[in-house]
Amino acid sequence: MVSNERVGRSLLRQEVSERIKRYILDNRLRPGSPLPTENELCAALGASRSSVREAIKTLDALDIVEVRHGHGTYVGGLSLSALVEGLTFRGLLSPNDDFAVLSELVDVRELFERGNAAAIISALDGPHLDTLDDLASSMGTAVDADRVVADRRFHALLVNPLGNELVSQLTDAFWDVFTAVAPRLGLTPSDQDPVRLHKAIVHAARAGDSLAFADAVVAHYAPIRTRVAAARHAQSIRN
Amino acid sequence: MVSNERVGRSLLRQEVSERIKRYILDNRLRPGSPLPTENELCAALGASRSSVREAIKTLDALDIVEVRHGHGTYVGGLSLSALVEGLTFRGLLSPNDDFAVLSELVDVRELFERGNAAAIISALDGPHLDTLDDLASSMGTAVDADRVVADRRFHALLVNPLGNELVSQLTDAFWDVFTAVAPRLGLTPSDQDPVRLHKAIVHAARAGDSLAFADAVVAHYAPIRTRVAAARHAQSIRN
DNA sequence: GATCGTTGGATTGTTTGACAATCGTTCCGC
DNA sequence: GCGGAACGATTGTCAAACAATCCAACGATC
Repeated sequence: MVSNERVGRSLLRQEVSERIKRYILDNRLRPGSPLPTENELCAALGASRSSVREAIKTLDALDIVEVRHGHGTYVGGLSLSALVEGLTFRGLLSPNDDFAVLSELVDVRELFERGNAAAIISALDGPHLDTLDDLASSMGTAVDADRVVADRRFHALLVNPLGNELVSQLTDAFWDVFTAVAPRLGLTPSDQDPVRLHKAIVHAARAGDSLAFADAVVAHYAPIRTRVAAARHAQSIRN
Repeated sequence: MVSNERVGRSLLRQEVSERIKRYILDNRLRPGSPLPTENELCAALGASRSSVREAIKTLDALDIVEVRHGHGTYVGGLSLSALVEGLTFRGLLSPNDDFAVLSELVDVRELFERGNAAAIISALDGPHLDTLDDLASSMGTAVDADRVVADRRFHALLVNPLGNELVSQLTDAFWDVFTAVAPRLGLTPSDQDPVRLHKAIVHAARAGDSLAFADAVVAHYAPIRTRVAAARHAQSIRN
């Protein structure tokens, strides 16, 4: 017990967590860079291994730190995995209305594509459009899991040319949350023709028509909206 | 050591974490509901207190669980605090480009308001508009912290009438991240006239002109964009 | 009777020490 | 040269004890 001035409102493991974060920042470490071992951190920060470990677990949950059993602790990928896990759980719990989160998710996902229509169109080039077309086509031929993968890639590639990594990661995250929550709430995938709905988006982009692009995006999410609303309504009657 | 069939890739504390989440879901607990004590969880899940505590710390970081010292453990608020902390840290670390995250944040914040222009306008009523006007005015008279508070409330109230809690919380979260990161990167607040820029948004909303609304939103973020770009450029020259 | 301080129990926070599980590497036998 | 075995380092788990905190019940005082 060296510096015992930790009075009042401060929990030790939170102090440790802050100091580990500061260590990463001060040393300009990068994702993947190794961190001191637990014992070294204990000695450096003057805390027991339990406290250090609990602090590390907190940072691990935020993907600020990544722990490999038997190997060491490293700077994490700084992904949005915490958002995905948190939102997924909220979607499964959902006070009052089980489908509110799903409905709101669709709104945001649509907004990301519709609201960036002009920028997306001007950033998409020929090869990119061809890839999108291929993905749309594959949603007709592929089966089950592959179809889902194609859908995910399609929407990821749609916003990627924006060059905004945050938008790209949020798009992925919201897609992950939706596909994780929907089936566990008994929501079956839309039976509308996915090929046509996705190709319409590509077609509008190729034509450089941002209004048509926005309309196509809205049309793409319309059947999903309908399905969520139907399940929502069925639930409200059931109760 | 009772059920020792935890072979292979599964870590005990992760199993514990999953079972706590399932416990909350199965019992349909709500934010604020009490959870079993640590010792009860140890007995119920057949794990030591260390493992249970580390699992709880993981859930605590995601705001799935909330721990009160000396009192107990409860279901958390399911907020986006993990997103805020994670993005803030990423913004402070920022491999390669310190201002990339900041720049992307502005894009997303603008998108939330610009892309929902029509829906926001049709959802805003008279009293709501008056409140927004008052907030805009107070940015001229208020000082320091109060001015910042008014700005936050303004943008929160702007998207609130959408009725989409996810959008509202993301707006708050991104605002929090920006204001946490910007000063620590040496970015001083814009010296443009905030009253005029915010009032223009309200004025367009009152007129029911969604195009003017979108333009006003863009104009509002323009000086911030400029400032971020300038800092970004200054950094690229420095290196 | 009301109010305030005290006491006690319950619960989480922290420490310490030990051993298990995992991962790389190094070394050895072949 | 190559494959397996042993080893060291590191994280994972367990156990027991004590500290810090919160709350409520109790009691003293006014």
